[in-house]
Amino acid sequence: MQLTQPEVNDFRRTLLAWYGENQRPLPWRRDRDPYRIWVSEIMLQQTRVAAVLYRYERFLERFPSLERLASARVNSLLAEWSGLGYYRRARHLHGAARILVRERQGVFPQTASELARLPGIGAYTAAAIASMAFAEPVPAIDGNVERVLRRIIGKRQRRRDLRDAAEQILDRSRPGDFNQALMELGATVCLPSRPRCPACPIRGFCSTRGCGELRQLKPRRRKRNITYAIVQRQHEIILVKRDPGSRLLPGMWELPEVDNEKGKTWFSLRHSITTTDFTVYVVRLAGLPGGGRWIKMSSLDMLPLTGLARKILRVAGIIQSL
DNA sequence: AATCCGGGGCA
DNA sequence: TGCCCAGGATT
Repeated sequence: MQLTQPEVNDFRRTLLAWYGENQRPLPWRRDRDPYRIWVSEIMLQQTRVAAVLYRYERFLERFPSLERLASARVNSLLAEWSGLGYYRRARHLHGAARILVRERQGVFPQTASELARLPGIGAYTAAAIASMAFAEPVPAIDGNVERVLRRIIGKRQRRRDLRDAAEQILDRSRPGDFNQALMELGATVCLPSRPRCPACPIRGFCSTRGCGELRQLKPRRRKRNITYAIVQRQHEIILVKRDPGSRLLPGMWELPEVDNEKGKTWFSLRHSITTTDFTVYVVRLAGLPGGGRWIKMSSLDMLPLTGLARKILRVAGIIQSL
């Protein structure tokens, strides 16, 4: 994409004007507090805005500052993170908070290159925080922006070309707004499958206008059946802690898995994880042959439950929140 | 560059 | 049921 300087200026002005009119009022856009922006960016990694909206304010009430986050137990974070997925994000968030408090007196680095050294912060997130909180003129290229840039540039791009184009069009006086404008465009107009080109403010600069898409081959999804038992007495329920060394959901708590006996199902539900669609059956049992621990139901909110366990307990009416 | 990590909502 | 969706770490 070779634009003249007046064209670049026109592009920036047009996009920022559109963003000013059309941006969604998201809670992390309220101010430039690096802590609030950081938390939002980590939550938003591979996670839909709608899912984050439910959790964001509650998380900040529980951990209102970097210091409070750093002094919390990691299990508290995981419990609060339950259902959001990619639990390594919560562990990295905690680790980074401790590093910031211990080594930097709780002061955030103000450049993308320094931010990227913290756990859980890659190139995109570093640029997003640096531009939004500290106005550093660096392009933030996430999946949305990459798609938008590819469409604008047209055919025959490499990663290098994307970066060059992003550098060229970035508004250096308002990098945070500009980056968010590009992301907002990707999230609401320049959609992956059905781009709304007639509604696009910068269609005049776009060389493809949604054509020539190369859709990725999606991995086929597996199906699995699984059965969990709910075993209760008075104010307690049996839960199982996953192996802390397991690759999947290490150290998190779930319901005991049992063999499926036909006709015993209390209820069933569906649960999708990565490329597997689970059909989950839940049975009520009076006792359990295997292991597990009795957990007070009043303390369930404090425990790092897997998203599925939380979902089952909610459907069963044993917990209410989220 | 490929692979692993999770989850929910909607048509 | 199929499809879509604001990445980072590891190898």
